Amino acid sequence: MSTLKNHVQLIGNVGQEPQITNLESGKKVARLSLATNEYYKNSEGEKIQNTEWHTIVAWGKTAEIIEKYAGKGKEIGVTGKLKSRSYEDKDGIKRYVTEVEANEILLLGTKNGNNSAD
Amino acid sequence: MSTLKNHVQLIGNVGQEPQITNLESGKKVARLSLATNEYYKNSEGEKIQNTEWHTIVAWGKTAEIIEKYAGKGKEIGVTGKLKSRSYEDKDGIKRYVTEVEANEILLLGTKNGNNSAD
Amino acid sequence: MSTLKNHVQLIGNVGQEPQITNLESGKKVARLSLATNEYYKNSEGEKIQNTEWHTIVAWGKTAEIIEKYAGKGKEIGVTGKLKSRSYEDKDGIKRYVTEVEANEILLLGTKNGNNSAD
Amino acid sequence: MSTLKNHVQLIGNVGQEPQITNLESGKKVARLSLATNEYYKNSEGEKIQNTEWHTIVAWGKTAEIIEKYAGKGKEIGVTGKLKSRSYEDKDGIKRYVTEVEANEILLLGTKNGNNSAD
DNA sequence: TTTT
DNA sequence: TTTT
Repeated sequence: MSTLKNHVQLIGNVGQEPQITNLESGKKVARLSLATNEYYKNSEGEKIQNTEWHTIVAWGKTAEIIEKYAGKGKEIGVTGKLKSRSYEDKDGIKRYVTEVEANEILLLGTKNGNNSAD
Repeated sequence: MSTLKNHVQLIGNVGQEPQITNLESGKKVARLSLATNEYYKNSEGEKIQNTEWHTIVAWGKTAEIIEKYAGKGKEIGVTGKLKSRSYEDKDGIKRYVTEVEANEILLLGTKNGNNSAD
Repeated sequence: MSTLKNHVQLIGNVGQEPQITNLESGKKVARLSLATNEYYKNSEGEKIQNTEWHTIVAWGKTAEIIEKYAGKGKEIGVTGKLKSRSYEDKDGIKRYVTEVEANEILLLGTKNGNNSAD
Repeated sequence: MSTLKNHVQLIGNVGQEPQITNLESGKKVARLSLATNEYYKNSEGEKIQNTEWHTIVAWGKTAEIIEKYAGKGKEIGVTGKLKSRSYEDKDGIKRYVTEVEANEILLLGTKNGNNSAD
């Protein structure tokens, strides 16, 4: 999908170890939870943190970079697109989820510099 | 939320008339469904359309622009951020939704030019 | 260059006919001038237009789309990256220019819809 | 200027100490040089670095954050818009420059976390 | 549910 | 569930 039509960019921290699936085709899929944190002061001057959690899905080479480098707690940048899909949960209830399909991962805050997925 | 940390941009067509809610505070909320369309040719050379649907939420002045100008079928650009929230549906089932909270709307393809929300 | 590291997005109108160059290799280069327009009201309530002009350079397939569809006056979207280079002008003075190297063009406001470069 | 119409995003390293100017109004202006680095392997398999340099200009509160935190070598993210202007150099030659006017700075890779300009 |  |  065109970067102009459907484009997401996130910078945040990986919430837990990414879940890697090896497809029969040999391709990898990575799925991770990313927190983006916003800070602001409320009317009493207290520092408030507002965290948003995002589900990131990545395929192929980008998934491999996640597996190797994007462990729990790591600060990463992600670009990709929004995709929604539905599935039936274990109770047979139809669920809808919206995920960010990553086409690029950037490792931030690493001593040895950035490591981008392209 | 910072544009660097949590940023979404979409260009597409409004699926149906936006739903406008007037809050008691006098503020407006607009909620609309936006289609982003991707076209590609499959291995048989047929033109395939892949449509992704997004829920857009906007507040205040941006909601007013949507109410006035972003009717069904209109081509618009949106920037904003990803937000997820949960609610209980009418059957008491907990549901999660991910929406794009718009901070800017751009009206495209209008004779009298663009009309941005800022 | 990574979309996270160096990313430009513009929506505006083509200032004059794009200049197309056919390289010996058979590849095309397109060069065009794009206006981005901002409107605001000054303290007297007068509507002020502030126009910024950008030089866009595109190669190959993207250049072909520009040649065919992005004529003078057309409203287009562009994504790409910032690149600077120097050259000597006809008086032997070293000049520096900053251009946007496009990797995607989106035709907006056309009756027959959008035509993206990918 | 609208984020949809004129938007730049960069992630890179500060080339030298930012130059800070205190205007008579009390406002600050910061000007800095930012390197964005791309790495790729050439046909011989050698790792090649391609660096692009950008001039960033920031005003007010964003300039203050640069002064305090964005010293030489620091990894930062920047969003803003493209602006071009002309001036006469010391030899009376008219020069054109294109700069990124920052509206947000994000400090990356710091032990004490990110510090955004908004 | 849009648009081409 | 991260990070500061």
